[in-house]
Amino acid sequence: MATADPTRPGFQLPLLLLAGFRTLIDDLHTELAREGHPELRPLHGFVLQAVGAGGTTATELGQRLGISKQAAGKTVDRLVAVGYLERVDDPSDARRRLVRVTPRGAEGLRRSAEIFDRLRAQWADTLGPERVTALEDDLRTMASANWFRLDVPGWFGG
Amino acid sequence: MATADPTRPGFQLPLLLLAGFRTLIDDLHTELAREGHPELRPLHGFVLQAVGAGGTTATELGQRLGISKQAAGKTVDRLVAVGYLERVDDPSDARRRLVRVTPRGAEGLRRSAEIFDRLRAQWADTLGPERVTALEDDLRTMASANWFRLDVPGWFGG
DNA sequence: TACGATAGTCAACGTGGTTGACGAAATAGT
DNA sequence: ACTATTTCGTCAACCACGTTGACTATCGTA
Repeated sequence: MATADPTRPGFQLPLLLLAGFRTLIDDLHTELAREGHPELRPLHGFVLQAVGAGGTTATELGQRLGISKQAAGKTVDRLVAVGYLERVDDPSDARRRLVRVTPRGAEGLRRSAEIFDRLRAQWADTLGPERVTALEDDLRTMASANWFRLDVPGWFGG
Repeated sequence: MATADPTRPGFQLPLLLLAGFRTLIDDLHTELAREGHPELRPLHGFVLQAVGAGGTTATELGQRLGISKQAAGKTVDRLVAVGYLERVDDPSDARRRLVRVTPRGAEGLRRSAEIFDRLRAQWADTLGPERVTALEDDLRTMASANWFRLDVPGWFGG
């Protein structure tokens, strides 16, 4: 009895959560690549989302994503390199470099949102809409989602 | 309207799944560190589990985890360095190096399983046992969990 | 004006992954 | 028995994503 039974309940839950997430993300990027955005990587959609329509700075982005400003800066570098973000100087503060979503970035984000909606609809077709809603409600209850601010001002369009 | 509304349903689902997973894993490692296993990192439990009681090789481990044999080998290196795995020569095949869980590894695995069980019990307390079961059933249905073989022979205790 | 807080960047490092190449050992085929 | 192929492990180079610490430039304020 050197190892624990992997079918025991406790082990399944995290695995299933991860598998669900991965399935969604894999499907998203398969579809995104087909629709002309092959360079968008798993986390990029969330980063683009976190930058928002109004733009941000690397430091603020790091706070929103719960990572260091240096890590946020490097991620911005990569997104700039593939044309989804751009950096502009802030005329009112020479220390700051505003990060903004480019038109191509906005296009990719729009497609991501559409694909996610379609994937959620597939879940609703298979499980029934009320089970998907229940699943989301339960996860919202358990996942003290503080590590990723879904309600950050600036995430909304316009 | 440069960005999509982050509160739209499709965007919530992957975020919530990830948040649920992260919450579980973070709680696990907080507790594991408290119980004498601070060097166990997020994926190590799954790797230990995948090695199983009978031992494996790096190549086989890579197949079980869905990663390259080289990546599996590096992960084994790290686990060996912290004393959770060991490598022994295979007397029947000089090419192979058997990877085995050490007593300390088995101990960490046992504690992980116990903690996961406790965490799942907390979920059941908050949501009700039937909702946790439903959540697992639904995820099993949607997450075509092929990327991670939960039913690999050898995962069960000796 | 001098000082403390803030923004961004650089460097070094850790972890988890990839591919390609390669030697050594096992195995299959003639 | 010998050659040809497959398999196992490893090395090297590289990438994505994260960390800390240190440092400069700039801003805001006492």
